[in-house]
Amino acid sequence: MNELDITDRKILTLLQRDGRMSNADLADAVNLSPSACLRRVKRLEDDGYIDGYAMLVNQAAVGKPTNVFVEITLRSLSEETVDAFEHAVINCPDVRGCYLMSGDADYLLRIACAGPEGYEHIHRNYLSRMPGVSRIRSSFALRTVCKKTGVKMADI
Amino acid sequence: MNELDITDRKILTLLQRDGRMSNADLADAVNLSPSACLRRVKRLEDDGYIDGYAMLVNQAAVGKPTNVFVEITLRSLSEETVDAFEHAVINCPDVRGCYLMSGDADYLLRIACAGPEGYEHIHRNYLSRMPGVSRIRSSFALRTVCKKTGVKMADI
DNA sequence: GGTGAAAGAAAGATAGC
DNA sequence: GCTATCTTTCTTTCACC
Repeated sequence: MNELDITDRKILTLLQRDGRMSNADLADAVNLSPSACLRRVKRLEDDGYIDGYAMLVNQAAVGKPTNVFVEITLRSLSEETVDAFEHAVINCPDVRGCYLMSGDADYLLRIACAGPEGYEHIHRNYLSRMPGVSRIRSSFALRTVCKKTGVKMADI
Repeated sequence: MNELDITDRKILTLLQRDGRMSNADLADAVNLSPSACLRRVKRLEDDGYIDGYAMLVNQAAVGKPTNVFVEITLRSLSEETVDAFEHAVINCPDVRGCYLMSGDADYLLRIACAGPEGYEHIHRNYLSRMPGVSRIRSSFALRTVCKKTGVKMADI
């Protein structure tokens, strides 16, 4: 992977903002011909800069307005404990992100749910049943101040 | 906003997975004519179910492989302190998410950066300069176990 | 909700710098 | 090596049933 030039970074910035903009408009915005622009996008895709394209659904509109951050500590960090736990996490439908952490807890999860009742359901049916868990600490988000799917490109 | 039927939920699920799939293919997948399918998508957009469409950039590929979760406590939660702080957060380019929290700390931020050195830069130039901050506690993610942009629809 | 026609966009081939 | 233009093909979008 070689460096991204300013045009590449502009393309990434614009498509992060609107993943459905037409190639013609994109080409216009970065001062390229449509074919040259499309070739750059394909190259960025092929070189692994792009994980995909997604519709962003409004969590609240589809009944999951509440975000809960859950710190989880395992009984051990042996390979099998970790594998079993992570497998369970990945298959939990309402886990929107999971990170192996430094610090007190081993994992941090973000869960989207239908209020405290919705969280109780997830806690009872998923979290408390996950293998190897020794401690669960939940913190509710009272409000989302900001949420960005895009990564800021340098110098843009 | 009335209920979403099974077809609406299928549409949302498919477009969350691939925000650029053609309307023709989408219509085919949900057994509708292209025009009927497009009408549904437009209705979902107009009714606020959809926040937008985005290209998902690979954080690591563009030089920001590291996620840091930052708990921030303010000196007070007066309206002006909160407003000034949140304004600063929203304008910090590497903050990928910020939530007002219950629990010990007032805010939880996720930051994407170029390793510990990158985080030090953000800490020095942004976080430590944010107004009203009394305490900052940073936890580094060692690995991303999973990350989902999509919301799970019921019964699909 | 479906059909069909017109407008528009994408993808590939070709030619020029 | 790169890019622009042209043409075919597919898709979107609209009016109408």
